Amino acid sequence: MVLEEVTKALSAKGLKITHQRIVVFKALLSSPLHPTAEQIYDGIKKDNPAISVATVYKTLETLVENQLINKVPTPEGTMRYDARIDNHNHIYISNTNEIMDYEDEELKGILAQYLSKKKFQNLHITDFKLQIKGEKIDPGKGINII
Amino acid sequence: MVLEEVTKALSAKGLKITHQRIVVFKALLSSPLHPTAEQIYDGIKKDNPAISVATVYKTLETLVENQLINKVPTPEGTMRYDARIDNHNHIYISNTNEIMDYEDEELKGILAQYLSKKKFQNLHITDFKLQIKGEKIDPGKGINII
DNA sequence: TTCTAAATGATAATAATTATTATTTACTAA
DNA sequence: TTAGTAAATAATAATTATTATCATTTAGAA
Repeated sequence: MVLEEVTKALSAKGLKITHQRIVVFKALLSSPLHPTAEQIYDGIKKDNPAISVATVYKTLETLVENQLINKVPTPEGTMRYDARIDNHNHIYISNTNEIMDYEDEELKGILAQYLSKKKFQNLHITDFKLQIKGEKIDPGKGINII
Repeated sequence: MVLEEVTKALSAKGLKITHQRIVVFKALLSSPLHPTAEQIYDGIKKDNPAISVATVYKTLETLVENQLINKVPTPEGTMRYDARIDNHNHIYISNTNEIMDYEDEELKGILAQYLSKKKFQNLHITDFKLQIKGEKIDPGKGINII
């Protein structure tokens, strides 16, 4: 997703096209690492020293509310962000704090079928995800997963 | 789990049997609501005004480290605790902030079978849970789920 | 170009949690 | 049973992540 698509996505939601929103959104789009708000702030401030950390938080919240990005709670208690909004699962790697995307059509099918059979009285299911937790066996060897 | 079992569980882990640990552990065991540390503190302070909030946090952390309880991150970003340590899933109810246990043998079987087939290179899977998110359709009507 | 609601920057405030440290206590071993 | 000692606790300060406040700026409509 590049500039044109970002501006299109923002205006489709009735959001004003601001430099800050473009920069924050693009920074998240370019990172597969599920960064924190702080990490995004650190990443953009060299080229955009005037953007304040509060704006980064606020912008991310706005994008989440408009379903342009996702917010991911982690076992450490901090929030991280994900530019992907399609249905996918995460693997949280406890010895490196990485969050990896994990996508598998078979898994999606299995879960969807399972839940469609179940009856939940008085409850409307809005989302379901398999949260996988693991440890890298050899963190020194770099990312090499699945 | 009553007093005798609590003390047994603590000493089996080599932990000193203190009044504070017994009180905190029993408070969590008696709550199915996945309370926060603060809520546990509030619950015990009437009968135990001398126990400090820092001790509640520390005790819970100690119990988590010794795998006597579980720590559950929530979409609000706060941590909650769960006395159940057997494998089970959670339903997070976004309009009431409740966390419900959800247990289903069929689901366990499906997930275990799915994951046993998958190959994860360089990664050791330690845990997996289905995180279900939903909304109560009529929160006024009380808890009536599944 | 002007106008106005919305967005931003700077910073204060809050909430949740962790660290510090002096004091107390559970367990060990004599 | 009673010291002795490492571990645990209470009180509180500090930290971290996040949100609120509010004066100023700006995007987009008229």
